[in-house]
Amino acid sequence: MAEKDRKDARQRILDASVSLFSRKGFAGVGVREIANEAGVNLAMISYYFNGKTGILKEIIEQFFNLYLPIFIDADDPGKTPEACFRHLIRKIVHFIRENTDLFLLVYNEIPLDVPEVAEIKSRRIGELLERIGSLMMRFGLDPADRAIMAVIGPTLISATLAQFRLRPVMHKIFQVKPDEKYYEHYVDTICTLFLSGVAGLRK
Amino acid sequence: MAEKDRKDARQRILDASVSLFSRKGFAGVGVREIANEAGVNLAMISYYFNGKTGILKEIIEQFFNLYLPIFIDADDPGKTPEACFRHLIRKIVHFIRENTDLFLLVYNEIPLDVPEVAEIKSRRIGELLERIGSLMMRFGLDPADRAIMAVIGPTLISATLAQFRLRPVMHKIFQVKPDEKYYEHYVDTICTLFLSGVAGLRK
Amino acid sequence: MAEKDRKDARQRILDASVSLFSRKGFAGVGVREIANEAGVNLAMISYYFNGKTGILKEIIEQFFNLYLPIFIDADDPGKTPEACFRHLIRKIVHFIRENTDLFLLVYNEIPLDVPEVAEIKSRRIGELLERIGSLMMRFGLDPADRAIMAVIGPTLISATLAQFRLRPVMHKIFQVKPDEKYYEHYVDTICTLFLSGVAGLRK
Amino acid sequence: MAEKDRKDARQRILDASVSLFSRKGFAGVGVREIANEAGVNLAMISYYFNGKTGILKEIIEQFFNLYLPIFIDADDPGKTPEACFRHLIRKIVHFIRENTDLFLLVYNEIPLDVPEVAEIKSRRIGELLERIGSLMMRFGLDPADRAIMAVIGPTLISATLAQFRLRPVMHKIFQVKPDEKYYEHYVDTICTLFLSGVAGLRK
DNA sequence: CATGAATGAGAATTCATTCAT
DNA sequence: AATGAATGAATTCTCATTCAT
Repeated sequence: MAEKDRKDARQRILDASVSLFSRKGFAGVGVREIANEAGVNLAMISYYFNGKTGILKEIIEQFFNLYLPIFIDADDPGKTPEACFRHLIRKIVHFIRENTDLFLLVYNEIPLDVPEVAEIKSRRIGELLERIGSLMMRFGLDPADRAIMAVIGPTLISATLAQFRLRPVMHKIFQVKPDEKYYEHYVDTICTLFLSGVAGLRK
Repeated sequence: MAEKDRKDARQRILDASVSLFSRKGFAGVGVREIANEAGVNLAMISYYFNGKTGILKEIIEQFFNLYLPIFIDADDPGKTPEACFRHLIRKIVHFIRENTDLFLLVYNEIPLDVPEVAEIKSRRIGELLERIGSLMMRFGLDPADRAIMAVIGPTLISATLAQFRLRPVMHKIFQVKPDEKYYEHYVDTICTLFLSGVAGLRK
Repeated sequence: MAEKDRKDARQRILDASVSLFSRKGFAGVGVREIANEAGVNLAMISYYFNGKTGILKEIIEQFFNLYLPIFIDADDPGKTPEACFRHLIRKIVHFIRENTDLFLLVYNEIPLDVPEVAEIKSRRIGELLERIGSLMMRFGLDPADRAIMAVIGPTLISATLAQFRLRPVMHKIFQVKPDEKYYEHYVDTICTLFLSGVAGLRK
Repeated sequence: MAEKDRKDARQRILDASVSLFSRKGFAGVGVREIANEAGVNLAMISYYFNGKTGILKEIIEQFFNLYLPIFIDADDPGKTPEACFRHLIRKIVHFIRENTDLFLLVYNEIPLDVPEVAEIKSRRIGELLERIGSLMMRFGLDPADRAIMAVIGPTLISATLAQFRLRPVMHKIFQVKPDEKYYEHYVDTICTLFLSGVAGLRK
C-alpha cells in the first residue's frame, strides 16, 4: 500500500486538478477541493507541488510534452502534403478526445494572468506555433507571408478545439452523437474545409 | 459632476468588470478590485448587481444584445451568399476589435461552471447557433447535414476569435502589426479560407 | 392618498417590525427587510424612528401602555379575589391572543443587551411587577414574603405566555386546536391550577 | 500546553458561544466576538462547526443530551408521585443553576426562525414534551385530556425557568439573594404550588 | 415627505499555506 | 510520507445610516 499509494497520490492530485481546473478555471478551484477529489491530505499539495500554482505549471509542461510530438511526427517528407495534413488532424482530434479536460484547461488558461506560469506558456506556445509554421510551408504557403501564417495556425487550433469547447451546448443544438463515427466524419469535414480553403488562398 | 457620476457608477462597474474578467477570468477577480477600478464603493456592486455573479449575468446579456444583431442583419436576401458572408465576417471582426475584452470574456467564461449563469448561457448560445445555422443554409449547405452544421458554426466563431485570443503571443511570434491594414487583410484571408473551404465541402 | 398614507407609513413600519422581530429577534432583522415588508422607503425608518433601535423603543413603550391597564383594571375591590384573578387571566389571555407577536417580541427581547432600551425595560417591568405584587396581596399572600412574591409573579406571566411561545410545536404534539373553546378551557385550567396552588402555599 | 489546547479549542468555542448567545441572542453575536472570547482563530469556527449555525446546532443537541435524562430518571415507580415530582423539580432547578446560560439560550432561541435548526428543535422538543406527558400521567392526570396536558408541561418548564429569565430585573425588585437557601425555598414553593394546583385540577 | 444612491464599517466565510507531530 | 490543526489574509456580502435631490 505504502509505496504504490505514495506514487499515486501525486498523480491523483494532477488528475483531480485537470478535471477541476478545466471545469471551473484555475482561480475557481480551491486546494481543499483538489485534495478531496484526489483523496489526499490537504498538506500534500504543498508537499508535492509547492502550492496550487505548482500544479498548474506541471500540468502545462506535461501537456506540451504530449502535444508537441504530434506536430513533429506529422512532418513526414515521405507523404504528400495533403496526407500529412489529414494525418495531423486525425492525430490531434484523437489526442483531444483522449485528453479533453487537459486540452481545454491549457487552452482556457493560456490568456490568463497567472504570473508564475507566463514564462512557461509563452515559451511552449512559441515552440508550438513554430512547428505549425513549418508544417504550413509544406502545404505550399509562403512562410514570409506572416499575415497568412498568423491566420492559419491559430485558426486551425481553435477550429479543431471548438468541437470540444462547445460540446455540451452543441450536442443539444445539433443533436449529434459524439461517437467514433461522428469524429471520423468530423476529421474529414475539417480537413476538406481547410485543404480547400488553403488551396483557395494559394489562388 | 454629481449627477453624471451617479448615473455612470453602474456602467463603470460593468466596464471595469469586463476589463478585469477578460484578463484574469471571472473567478480570478475580486469585487474589491472591481470597485477600485471602477472608482465606486464596494457595496455598490451588491446594490446594483446583487453580487459578483450578477455582473457576469448582465455582461453576458449585454454581449448577446450587441452580438446577435450582426448575424440577423447579415442575412440580406438581396446579396449573393458570398457578399453576405464577407459582409458578416467584416462586421464580426469590427465588432471584436471594438469589444475585444468583452468578446474574450464571454468566450472564455462560457464553458466554465458558474451555475447561476448556465441558463443564460445555453439560451443565448442557442439563439446564436441557430442564426449561424440559417446563414449557412444560404451558402448552399444542406441544413439536414447536422454534422457539417456542427462543424462550420463553432469553427467560424473560434477561428475569427483566435486572432484576438492569442494576440499577445502571436504578435511576438509573427511580428505583425494589428493595424487597420492588417485587419483588412485578415478579413480577406479568413473569408477566402472559408469560402473556398465550404465550396470544397459542397464537392 | 398623501395624508393617509403618510400616517400609515409610520404604523406600517411598526407592524412589520413587530412581526419580524418576534419571529427572528431584534438583531436578526435588517432595516431593509422592515422597509420592504412595510412597503416604505428605507430612509423612512431613520426619518420616523431615528434608527432601528428607535423602533424597538417605541414598540416596548406601546406594549406596556396596552398591557399595564389590564392589571390596573383587574384590581376591583368589589369582586372576590378569585373572581378578580379569573377576570385578570381571561383578560391577559385575550390580550396575548390579539397581540401574540407583540407579546412574544417584548418577552423575548427583555433579557437581551440592547443598551439603549435597558432603561425603558427595567422601568416598565418594575411597574408591572409592582402591579402584580399588589394583586397578589389581595389573594391573601403576605407581601413581606418576598421569596414567594418573586416566585408567583414571573411564574404567572411565563406560564400564561408559554402557550403561545411553544404554540407551533405544541399543537403538533398535543393535537389541540387553538380555537375559542380551547382558550376558554385554557383559562379555566390555568386559573384552577394557580388558585389551588396558591391556596396550598397559604397552608 | 500544545496538546491540551488543541483539544480544548472546540469546547472553548462552544463555551464562549453559550455565554454570548444567551446574553445577546444568536443573531446578536458575531463570530469575531466568539473567536476572541474563546481565544481561538476566527477560521476555527468554520473548521470545527462549519459556520455560526453549526455552533448553535451542536449546543442545542448537547443541551437536550443533558436535559432529557433528568426527566427519564425522574420516572421512578418506587416513589410516590409527589416524591417523584419534588425530586424532578429539585433536579431541574439544580440543572438550571449549573447551566443557566445554556438553558436560557436554548429557551430563547427555540422560537426564533433559524431555518437550519428547525428540524433539531421540533424533534428534541417533541421528545421532551412526551417525557413530561408521561410524568404527568403518574400524577393522576388523564393523558387523554390533551388540553390539560398541553397546559401543564409548558407551564412547568417556563415557570421554573422564569426565575432565571428575569433574574437581573427580579432581584432588583424583590431584593432576594439567589443563594443556596433561596433556591431550597424556591423548590419548595414551586412544588407546593404545582402539587396543590394539579390536585385542584383533579377536582 | 419621499426617494435612490452612496458610504464605510462589519458581517460570515474561504483561502492557500504552514507547522508540530 | 502523512496528518489534522492552526493561521492570517482575503474573500463576498450585508449592515445601519446618511445625504442630495
